[in-house]
Amino acid sequence: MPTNPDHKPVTIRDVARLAGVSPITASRALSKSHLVKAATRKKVEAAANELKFISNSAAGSLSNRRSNMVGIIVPTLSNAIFADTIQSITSSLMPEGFQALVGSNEYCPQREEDIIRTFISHRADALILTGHTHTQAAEEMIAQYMIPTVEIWNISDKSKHICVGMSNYQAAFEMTSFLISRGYKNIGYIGGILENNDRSQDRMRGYQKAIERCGWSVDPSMMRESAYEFASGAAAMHSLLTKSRNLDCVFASSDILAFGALIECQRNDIRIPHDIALAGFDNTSIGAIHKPALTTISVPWQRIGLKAAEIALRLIRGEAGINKINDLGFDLKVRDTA
Amino acid sequence: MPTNPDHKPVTIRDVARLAGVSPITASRALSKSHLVKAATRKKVEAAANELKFISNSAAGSLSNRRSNMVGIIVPTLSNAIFADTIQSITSSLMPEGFQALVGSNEYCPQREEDIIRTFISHRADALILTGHTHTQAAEEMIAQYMIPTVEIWNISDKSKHICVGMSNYQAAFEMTSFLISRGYKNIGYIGGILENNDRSQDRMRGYQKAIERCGWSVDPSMMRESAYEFASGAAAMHSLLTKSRNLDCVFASSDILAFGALIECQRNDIRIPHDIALAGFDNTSIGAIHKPALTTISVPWQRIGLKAAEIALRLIRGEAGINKINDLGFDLKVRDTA
DNA sequence: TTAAAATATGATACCGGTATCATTGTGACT
DNA sequence: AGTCACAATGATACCGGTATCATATTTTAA
Repeated sequence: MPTNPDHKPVTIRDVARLAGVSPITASRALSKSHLVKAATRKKVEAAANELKFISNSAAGSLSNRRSNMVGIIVPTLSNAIFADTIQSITSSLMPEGFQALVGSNEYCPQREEDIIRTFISHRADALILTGHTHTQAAEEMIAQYMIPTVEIWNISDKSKHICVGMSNYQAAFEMTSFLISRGYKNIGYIGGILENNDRSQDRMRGYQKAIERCGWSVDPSMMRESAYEFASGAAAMHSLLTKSRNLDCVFASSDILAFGALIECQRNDIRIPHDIALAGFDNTSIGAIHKPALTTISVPWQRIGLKAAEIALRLIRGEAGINKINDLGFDLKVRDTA
Repeated sequence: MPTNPDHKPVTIRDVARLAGVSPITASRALSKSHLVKAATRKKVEAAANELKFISNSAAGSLSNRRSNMVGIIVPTLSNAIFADTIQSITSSLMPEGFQALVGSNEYCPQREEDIIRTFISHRADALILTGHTHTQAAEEMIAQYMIPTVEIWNISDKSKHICVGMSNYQAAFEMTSFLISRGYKNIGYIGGILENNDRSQDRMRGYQKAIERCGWSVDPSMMRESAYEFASGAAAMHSLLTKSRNLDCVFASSDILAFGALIECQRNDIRIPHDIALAGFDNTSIGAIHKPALTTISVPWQRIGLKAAEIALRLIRGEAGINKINDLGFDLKVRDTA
């Protein structure tokens, strides 16, 4: 129960009474309807202001079946790339009068399903999900309740939903090809956890494809799967260094992992890029400023957020002609480490 | 308008009809009330399951005046420390059936006020705000609508609300005192933007107090105010290095700034801690693993999130006897850089 | 001047849950 | 058997907005 159980908030009827109009007119005045005279609107606004009226959006959404909320699910917030995406989405949503519901599923589709259920329960007008790994039940709920849905961070024609992002496969392929073109022969790979993560999977596939395209064969002993933390990246690097003596380059599928690897190299007095070259993925700010600066893939996370928000709003408004696949591309940032 | 305007979601009346009970009984069965027979509950649950019923929480909160949502405002999500706090809060809230509303105000109290208004509009059951710098209007809204409110990240007896955090003043004071005790005589300071940021202000005050306690006088030319980015930290360090030749130590009020400073030193072949010592604040993961490892203040952000969520829930439930000030302390992590 | 059209306002009902109070059923104990 | 207490269920109304349709008012057209 609330702190004070008999507290009565101001309702639109109070506002209407003070303004001397009917509740519905007050409602229209405050929702900027063109149906009310300017003078009436002014009266109502003055009354609302005086009473410090704050509309109850639960009542509103019950009535007009629009919650003005958009649900966003990312794997985790403890990853700058996702936190920034949410930041970018919410900043786009807020001026349009939409509130973000935020959830993180910790890379677990089952938890995603639970979060989606909550979002639907709150009657989110749209969903923005990360990647295209969802449970069957989640897809069914989305279909049954017909929630407009956008997927971010990866693109694929396999998905049922509209996607906004870039090809993680292509980016990893190009980075690996670039490293090969620089003459590196034994390119290790430190990737993220593959389970339930289509981005990680695609990045790895891109790496493998580039290796194979040269007629080389993919050597599993040159590959590591690592949690998304500096320490894990360092551990993976340590493992690579001890197991493969002829390693001349490492491609880490995220800057965080690359940094962990870099720190591990510093610890062992391995010079980068002189002894071993290094490339990352994500283009985090520290990678750009660090010395040596990290060669990496720049990902348009800000534009992904903006575009996802924009598309979500257009879907909510029932607009047609929205591209199913929105490829925002990526940039190969060649810097010092490779 | 929604994608399909004539779509009718499943209501509790549909569930009740299928189960052969009245709507109110179905409602009670699904809300785990002890008033329904086990057999009835089973029938209702089966019906709900069959129809894939998802309760409309807008209707629920309109009726029982509880939204099961908690509004959280942080300055920005583009800062791991706040993103992690939100992560920690949401993980505590979710199992209790609460959904987080997330907003970031970009260090602007006016935007905070707008976000609070939206949160109240959605009838958030409680608010969790960062720091105690709020507009007058925001405080009035919170009072008028009697929203239980918790402030995180700083503690002060000046605040009207319950606070959960640590003393930023005390922590900065102790770090500076520690640096002095190590024999450093010319300790520069790189702080965050002071405007509307009580944490930054308190950290700076702590630094100044420690300097003054030694009978030294605070030298403004040794202090820099910097945006919360690697590059700005580096720029501030650059400025300190050019302006004060006898600098022997720098205390940066966050690890991000410290890292920027560190990178700037590396660029200029200044060895840390040999030539200049360095200390940070926040204990980010990269600081711990980096070589040299960063001396810093460890802040219990995870416990802050947990405690804030716990207190918010207790306030919502109307529990009494909650401490107004919840000091979770901090740790001075002495590592390599100082 | 008057009908028709356009504009502004109001009355009522409804969104989909649940609080509240009434009712019925069930067993326990005189 | 009768009274009582309690458990289980139901009928109704209400939460606070707004959709919908009706009504009143003003403007335009004829």
